[in-house]
Amino acid sequence: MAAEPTGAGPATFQARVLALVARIPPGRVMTYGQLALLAGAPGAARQAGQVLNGLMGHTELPWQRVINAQGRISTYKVGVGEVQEGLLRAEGVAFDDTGRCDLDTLQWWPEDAPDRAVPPAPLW
DNA sequence: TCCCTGACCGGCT
DNA sequence: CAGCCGGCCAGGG
Repeated sequence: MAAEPTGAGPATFQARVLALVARIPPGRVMTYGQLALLAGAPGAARQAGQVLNGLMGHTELPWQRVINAQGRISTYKVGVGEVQEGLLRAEGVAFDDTGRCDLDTLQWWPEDAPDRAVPPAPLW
C-alpha cells in the first residue's frame, strides 16, 4: 500500500474533506481554506471548493455549513446562495446586512485538530 | 501532453 | 473598504 499516515482517515484529499464536512455540527461553519488545511493540503482552498461543488443536491452532507474566509457564502450560481443562507439561518446562523456572519463565534474546529491555535469559539 | 478554469486565501496597494 | 495578484491542486477539453 501507499505510504499513507494511519489514523488520519480516508486517503484522498476529497474523501478527507467530505469526512470533515460530515462532522460540522448544526449552527456552526467551516471555511474552504480550513478544510484544505485540515485535509493536509494548506492553501488548496480552491480544491476544497471544487469538491463541494459536485455535492450540491447530491448528498446528505451539511454542505451548506462551508463558507469562505470572509464569513460569506461563495456560491456563484444564482439561487444556490439563497438556499444555503436559508438553511444556515434555520440552524441559527445570523447574517448581517452585508451578508456576512461572525466566524469568531460560528467557525467550528474538530476536537482532534492538529492546530491548537484556534479561536475560543464559545458555545452559543 | 499542454492549457485553462475554478463554491478560495492572504498580502499588498 | 475595495481591487489586483500570485499561489494551490485537480479535472476537463
